[in-house]
Amino acid sequence: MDNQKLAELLFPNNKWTVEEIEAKYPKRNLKEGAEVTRFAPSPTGYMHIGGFFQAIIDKNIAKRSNGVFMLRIEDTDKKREVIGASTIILEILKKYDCMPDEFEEKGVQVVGNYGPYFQSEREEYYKAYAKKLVSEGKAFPCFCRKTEGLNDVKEKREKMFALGITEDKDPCRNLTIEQVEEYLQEKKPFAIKLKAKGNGQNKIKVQDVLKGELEIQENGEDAVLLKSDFMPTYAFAHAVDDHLMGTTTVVRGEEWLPSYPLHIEIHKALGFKLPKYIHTPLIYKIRENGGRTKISKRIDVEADMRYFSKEGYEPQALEEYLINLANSNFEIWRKENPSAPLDDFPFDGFNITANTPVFDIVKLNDISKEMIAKYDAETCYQKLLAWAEENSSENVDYLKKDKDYVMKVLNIDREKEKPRKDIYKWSMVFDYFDYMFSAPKTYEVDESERKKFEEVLRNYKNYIDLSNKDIWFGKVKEMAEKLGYAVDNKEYKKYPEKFKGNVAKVCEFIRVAITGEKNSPDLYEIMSVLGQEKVLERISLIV
RNA sequence: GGUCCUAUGGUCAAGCGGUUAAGACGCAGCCCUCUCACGGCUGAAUCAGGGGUUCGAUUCCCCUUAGGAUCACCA
Repeated sequence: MDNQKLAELLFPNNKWTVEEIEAKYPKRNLKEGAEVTRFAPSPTGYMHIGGFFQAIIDKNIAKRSNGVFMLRIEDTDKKREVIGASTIILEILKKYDCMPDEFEEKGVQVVGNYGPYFQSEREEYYKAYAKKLVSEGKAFPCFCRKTEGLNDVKEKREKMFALGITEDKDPCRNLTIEQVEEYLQEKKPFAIKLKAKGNGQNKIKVQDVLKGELEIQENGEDAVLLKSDFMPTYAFAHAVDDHLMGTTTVVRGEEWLPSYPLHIEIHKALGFKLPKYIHTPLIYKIRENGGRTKISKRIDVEADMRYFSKEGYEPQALEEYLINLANSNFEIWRKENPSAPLDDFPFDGFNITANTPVFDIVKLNDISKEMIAKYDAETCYQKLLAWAEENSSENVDYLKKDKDYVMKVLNIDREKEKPRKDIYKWSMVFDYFDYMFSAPKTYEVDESERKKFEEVLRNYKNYIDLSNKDIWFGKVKEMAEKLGYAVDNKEYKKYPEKFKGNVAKVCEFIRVAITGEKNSPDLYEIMSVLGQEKVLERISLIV
């Protein structure tokens, strides 16, 4: 077989040769030790939290080594592509302080000299390298019916399971040049496949930064390189792009580990230097049956990054949570450096826990609470407003109109040495403080205490004094004593039968009248923000 | 089914041959206190099982078990 002739037959109109392309992408001129990383999502309409996890790692490895972090959009599957998806990805990266150094915004700008950063625009490159492989006898055309979609795949898989086959050598690798010419005449579609060298049995040693040396079976499959639409498969595009773009470290999910030997073989066939690989653990969720599977868009709202924006989580809280998952010494650092910028943390992308973590929203909430508790009222207001503008437009007018009042509400138990830590996302603010915006609809009061409740409130109308906290509480105590409630708690504990209750009980009644609930932030603060008039109004609703 | 990965409390995890086996979240109790929260203190809770190697294994090796990933002209 004349491979050179075959290559010409298959690719008569290639725009460039491999040599010409290589000349367009000179080696990057970077300092010793600088890492080039890339985040390479496919544009399927949303950003997966697992993908973002990788992006954080990419960014940090590049930044800490004075390297380059690229965004490459893997849009080679036209059927799955969602229009506008790459914009969403870019927006989220921006919002989460994870902007790449090199990227492309369709129709707006290209930043970086190693583009195009959309794979669909690199078609000529893949064709050139495919042609080269064919001309060297390392790849061949396949005219078989394509296996497409999961049903096709499952059928093929079943066969291979049953027979215990580990290699998959395609019959088309033995086609004569005459047959190829004939098929081409008939305009039969064809794919380009790798002529696999191994049988899928022999073990090879491979390196992974996190897992160390791995022994895996070599590739034994004549894998597709170029699909019949001449778009590359993931494996081929990965090799060509990362070679041309100068990627030094590939960060990807560990679901890629099984196909790693194929990627190695492709790199070898092409004569490319293998980059370093970091196969990151996937993020899991515990299922009802106690098992765990990777977090998925279909069943887990948290899989889609937009969930966190909608709920009003602080972007940095999520980022810190994820960083802690990768480098668990983060929270120790954070404790020692409570207000240091996140970028100061010496994140180590090469030393990530190899375990598979379970996503824990409770922990995220805690990080978020801690963060929000540090904000002053003005910051809270601005962030709440920004959240509302995007996700809760019905509240925007009110927030703008009554800024002073909202600020006061937000400042309850805030801006003090030990602020409350209850709010962890902006969407919960209106619910949390509902009693600050309207009178309670129900009252958390035991029926057996109804009479006492009403007695206290009737009397309290004459004792309200909000001039300051001490006076306020003094008046409450004064009334409590008069009504037969204990003011001295020790005394009350000693002789409970002598009293109707203690001051705490009296406060509880007042609290329920004002907020509807037995628990709330500081009662005096709430009352003074509400103002005497409204307080009286609320009590009057009951007695 | 083949191949591979992983295995420390409920969750995230430190540990890398000798430790009273860190820490965080969560949980329980106590203190503070007008409630809750905050804060402080205390507590319960972990090395999957079995073989080796070794004077000594949570740590190294093997097996078992469990969980997970993957096996497309999808990435």
